[in-house]
Amino acid sequence: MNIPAKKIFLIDGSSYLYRAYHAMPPLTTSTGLPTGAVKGVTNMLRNLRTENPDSHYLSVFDAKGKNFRHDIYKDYKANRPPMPDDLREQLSPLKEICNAMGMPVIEIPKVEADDVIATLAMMGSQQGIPIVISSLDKDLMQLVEDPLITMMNTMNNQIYDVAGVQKKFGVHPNQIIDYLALVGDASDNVPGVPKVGPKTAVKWLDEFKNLQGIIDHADSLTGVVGQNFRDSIPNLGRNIELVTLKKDVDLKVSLENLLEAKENQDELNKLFSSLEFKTWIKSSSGSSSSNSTAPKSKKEYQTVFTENELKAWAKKIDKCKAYAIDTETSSLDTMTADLIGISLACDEGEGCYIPIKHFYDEAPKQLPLNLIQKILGTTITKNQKKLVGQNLKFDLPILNRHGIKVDEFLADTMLMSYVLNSTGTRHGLDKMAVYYLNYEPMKYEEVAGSASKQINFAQVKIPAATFYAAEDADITLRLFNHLNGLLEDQPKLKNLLKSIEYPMLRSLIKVETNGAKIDARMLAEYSDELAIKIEELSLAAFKMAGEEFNMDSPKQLVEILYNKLNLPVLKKTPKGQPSTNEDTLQRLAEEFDLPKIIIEYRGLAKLKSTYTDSLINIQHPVSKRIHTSYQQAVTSTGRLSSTEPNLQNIPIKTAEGRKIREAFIAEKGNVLISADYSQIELRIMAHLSGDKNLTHAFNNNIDVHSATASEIFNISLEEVTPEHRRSAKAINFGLIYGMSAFGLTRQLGIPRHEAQAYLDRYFERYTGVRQYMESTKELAKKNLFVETILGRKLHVAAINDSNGLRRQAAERAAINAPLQGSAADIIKKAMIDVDSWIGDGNQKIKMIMQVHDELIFEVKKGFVDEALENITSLMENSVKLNIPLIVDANSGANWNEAH
DNA sequence: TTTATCCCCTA
DNA sequence: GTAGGGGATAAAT
Repeated sequence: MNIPAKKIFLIDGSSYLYRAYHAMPPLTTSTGLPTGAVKGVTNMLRNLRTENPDSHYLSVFDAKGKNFRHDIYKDYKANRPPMPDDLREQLSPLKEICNAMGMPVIEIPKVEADDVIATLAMMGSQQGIPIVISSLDKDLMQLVEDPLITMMNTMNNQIYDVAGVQKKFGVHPNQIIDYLALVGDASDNVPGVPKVGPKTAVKWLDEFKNLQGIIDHADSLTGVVGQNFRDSIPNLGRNIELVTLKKDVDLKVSLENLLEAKENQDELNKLFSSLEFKTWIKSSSGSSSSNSTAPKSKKEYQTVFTENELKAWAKKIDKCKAYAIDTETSSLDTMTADLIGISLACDEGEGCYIPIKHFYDEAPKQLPLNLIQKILGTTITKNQKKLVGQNLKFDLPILNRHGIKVDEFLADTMLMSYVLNSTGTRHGLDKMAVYYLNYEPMKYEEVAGSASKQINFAQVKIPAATFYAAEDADITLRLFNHLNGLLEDQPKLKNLLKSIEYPMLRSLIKVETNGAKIDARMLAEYSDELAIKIEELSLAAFKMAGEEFNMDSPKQLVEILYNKLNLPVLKKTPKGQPSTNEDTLQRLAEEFDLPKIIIEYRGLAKLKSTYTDSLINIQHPVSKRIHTSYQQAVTSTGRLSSTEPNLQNIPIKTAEGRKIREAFIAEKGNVLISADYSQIELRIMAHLSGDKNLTHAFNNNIDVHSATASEIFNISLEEVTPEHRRSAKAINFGLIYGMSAFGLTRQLGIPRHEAQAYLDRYFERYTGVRQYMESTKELAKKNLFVETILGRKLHVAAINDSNGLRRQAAERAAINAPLQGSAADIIKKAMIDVDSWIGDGNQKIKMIMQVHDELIFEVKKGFVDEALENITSLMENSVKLNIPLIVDANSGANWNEAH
């Protein structure tokens, strides 16, 4: 044998495709072909080859259908959902790319990719060729036993040799099979020994060397786990079979043959062109320079300990075009957190960390805050228009509280990513790094630990903190450059950032810092009252049930209602359990008493746990007010969401619930003002569709539900009864949600054909609305996104899904998104305008809450009339539509009174 | 201690 | 029928 010992990379194609599918956004070509996952994997492969140019590559894929493991164990991988359509469609393009890149695809029926990889690895190693397995699958670790075989996670360049496996799992690679047999593999649905996790497995393998050793000493194993192990012995043989890789798969082709594969640039260009990966297309005569998006691997991170070093960084900030900043703090509470350190990046691959307040034994001396304020603070304030950050809503108040004044900035990478595609949760720094830069940064948990073992950042050793923090700043800067490129030809989105999202961020800092005052004593009293009523209801329920049970447990409720008392099962949950939700209980309550009690109990228990108790708990220790956190990059439509606590779901529908609103009060000498948009989404529908009837109603200030009732029931406005109006209202709401006759049937409790007749009649009278809905769907199918009034793009990836249910859901979302999203744009614009009218440090009025179409203010009593007038006018004129926007504004001693 | 399920609050 | 957050239980870890 005389094969040159070039390394062979074995690529686990299926595993990376899945990984990329979940990490990437649902990109598609202009014709609607999904390409996100292909792009992610191809990008990774291109980088891998750039870093290891003189190597062979083979790509291995799972063949479809069952394999020999299913014969051993029928439930093998039984919990795997079927491959989503938009992923399946990407399989063959990826394989074509692999082949064209000279990374031949190997796919063998009845065996898994892992077995093929194992076979190839053994063939190579027997010929003395070093093998690198590129995969995320821990089963493959067993192969690392061979000194020529290593494994790597190409997403983060982590390499696993014998020592690497030992570090990660605590066992030698030759113990991996036994380890997996003990622990099991949830993703493959292979059950391990109950209660035996990594810790126990490592302990036993350490002590008894291998599985046989443990079996030999089974009697000496104590406790429940010991018994579990003895009970599981019969299954262990099967587990071993399942996790042991087959190393003698018949590949029908020789390794030599496979290694002859060469890249075919023409073919590759064709594929890239059809997939619209334009930047990767290379002219055949062109030089070897590729414009690969490979992340620069350079990482030079400096710790700043001296004044001169700090001055050098200040100079860099002065000179650069944009710089990224990140703060490390003692907590996540912007109002009290201590500044532990600051990291900066002015050029990609370079960064620094300025430790300020690290505190541990033998911690080195750090620059004092006043010096940092003087040197760095001045520089930052001077250069704030070049400042870039990730989620600056957190960093800015912290910096300001520590004497580093920033009120403007160049960009926030989280919001850049959000306006580019608001769907999915990938606007966190770590996820964006993987998705946009194909780079996995160090996680917070890796430096500070997790859960109960988490330490304060001040206790993190400065060298570790430097890498973590400087990397975050570096990545933020890289992301900024990358996202800037993506926004290049999207002027509407750039404008959205500049005129809405960035000013919104600044206003939100003020709203959150202002907070809302609550009457904690009143809530506590109410909580006690609720506790008594809840107790009474429980006792009554136990009596009817004939036993005590946990009324908060749907599972126990099923036992009592359906198994013990034999009530009829009217509905089941998606998972097949008989339903105990309010709807079902309400129907059962017509004939039985217990369901009625449960409904009442649930209502009060919900009030107590979710509202009274938790609001008291979350009151800020210093300000004694409630400071929610508004999430600006969460919803798919552009709305804000509110957490810790969620102030956007405070009860209003029932009298009991409204008592919670009474607890939102104003400081002495102040009142609350609540101003909300009337029918804003229907008005937007009128504006966008230009429908004559709808427009007429709004232009003439006619009650829109009555107008609709008059149209669909063909009666005059005077003849409309409350019942007519109720039906019309349901239709109008359904409209906004992309309704169907089925939904309307349920809402109104009328037969399907009757609901259908209403709908037919509606669309007969509101033809503009019908046309708008149709054209929105068509546009969505063509573009894969819809737009709001201010040009926000709302992606609807599933709009062409072959699954009818998923597709219809996407169609409804596509109809709803421009309405909900435009309403969100309008109120954001209004908040910015009102906030600018209020100005900084205004003691007469504070904006304190936003609830989608409502703004709440705390206002000095003498200023109420002026405030009402200005707020109403600013909100009504936030955006100019073809129909008027109407705002109802009121004041009161508490939120309930003001609303 | 984390994860999934069920239920329920809002616009 | 759209868009969210969150509490409690029970199971998995």
